[in-house]
Amino acid sequence: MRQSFLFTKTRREAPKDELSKNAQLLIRAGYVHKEMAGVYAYLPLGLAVLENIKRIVREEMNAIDSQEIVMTTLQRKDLWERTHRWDDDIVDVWFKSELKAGGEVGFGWSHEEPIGEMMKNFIVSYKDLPVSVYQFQTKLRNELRAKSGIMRGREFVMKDMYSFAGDEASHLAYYESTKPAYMNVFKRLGIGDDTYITFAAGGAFTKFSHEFQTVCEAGEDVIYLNREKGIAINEEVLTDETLTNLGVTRDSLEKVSTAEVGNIFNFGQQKAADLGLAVKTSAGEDIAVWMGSYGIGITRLMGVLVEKFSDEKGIVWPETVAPFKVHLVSLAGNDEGVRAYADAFYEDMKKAGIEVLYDDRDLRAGEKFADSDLLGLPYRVIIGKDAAAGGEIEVVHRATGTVEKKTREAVLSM
RNA sequence: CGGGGUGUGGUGUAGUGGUAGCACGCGUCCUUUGGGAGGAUGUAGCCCGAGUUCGAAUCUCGGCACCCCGACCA
Repeated sequence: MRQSFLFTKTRREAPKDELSKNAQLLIRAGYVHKEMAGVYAYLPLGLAVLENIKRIVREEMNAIDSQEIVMTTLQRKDLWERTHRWDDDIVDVWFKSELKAGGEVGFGWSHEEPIGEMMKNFIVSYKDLPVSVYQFQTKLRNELRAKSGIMRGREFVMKDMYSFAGDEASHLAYYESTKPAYMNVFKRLGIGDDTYITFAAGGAFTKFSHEFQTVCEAGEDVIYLNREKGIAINEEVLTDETLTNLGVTRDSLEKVSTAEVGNIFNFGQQKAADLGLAVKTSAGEDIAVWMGSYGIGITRLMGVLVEKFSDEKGIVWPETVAPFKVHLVSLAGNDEGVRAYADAFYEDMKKAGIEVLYDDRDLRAGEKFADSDLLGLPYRVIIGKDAAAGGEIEVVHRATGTVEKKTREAVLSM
């Protein structure tokens, strides 16, 4: 894309109503627009990042045989009443509204109930199982306090997945298979080494749930970590009993701030029993199915990546999610020769299949470099007089600042 | 929801009762062109509503919005 075509602009200063690093940088660089507290619009560059994250998640979920769907934002009151979760005293994040024709609807903050209900149409026999479905959905939660930029909003994108199994063994096997799938996602996003599968409160159905916690100062959670054993415990379940069960001692644990980027819940048969989701066994009996629920915070991940991968100059995107791999910066000024060379090189890069943002704007070098640093694309390819005259081309790595000189052909084969 | 704080051009800010100023941005012109350049000129603002006062960005009351701490967080 030509940068002169991109409608967003960078800002020199961060807005005063944002203190979090992720929101400051994303707004300054034009990735997002703040609509109101905890509610952000995603602009072309931000959307590209989101889509890249989603693509990775999608590939990993497909790899464990889950099928993508999209549920609805408007939800039925009666479904949630059945599980006693319509009451504002029980679920305090509901956004609700009324139909003009009469009756109430809720705005989806989770989709467990509607999915369970919908799946009754398709899951009737043990032969229909196992099944896993997932979606990328905008969740609406009426949080008392939004905070940390895009990391805890009232409107955010989440990947939620639901598994249905006909027996405990296959249910647990699936549950376990999500752990490496999730870790693959986080590895591909560049946070694998800093993300720990963490024992957390499991609710009514199981002793523990598992959270995927990424070490991050801006995170809201605190976990206790034994790096050698790879054991992580959310402080909410840090008891002597837990320590004994897990075979670690209190003084072997390190306290760290983390952001919860994913979680997985084992519902056992309880959820399906509540929802009335049952199948016929081979013996002809009705049994409640085993269910699991698996979330990944897509927009939160984007915030975590900015928090972790940025410096005083701006964002430093991991290659896997950057909106473009290469920032082609032309320093043509009013030199038509340099401009023509850069234009042609841009076309060649596109033909070579390189995702490239071409800064063809008529600005001074300093401004272009500052913008380039802020935007945080992995590689900056600079076209100045020397390059246009046939010299080698300068390639700067955003993450390290290292400068390489490459031939035109070498750049095109990147 | 409890506590604390803040609302001034598009952005960041100065201005404690008396002509709203600065920087950046944006427009026009000239020079400049490898790390946010210089000059000339222009553009644009006191969150909303009441009240006090001769006079309110400034004081009072109410509202709205935003930030931070806590609480909350399938």
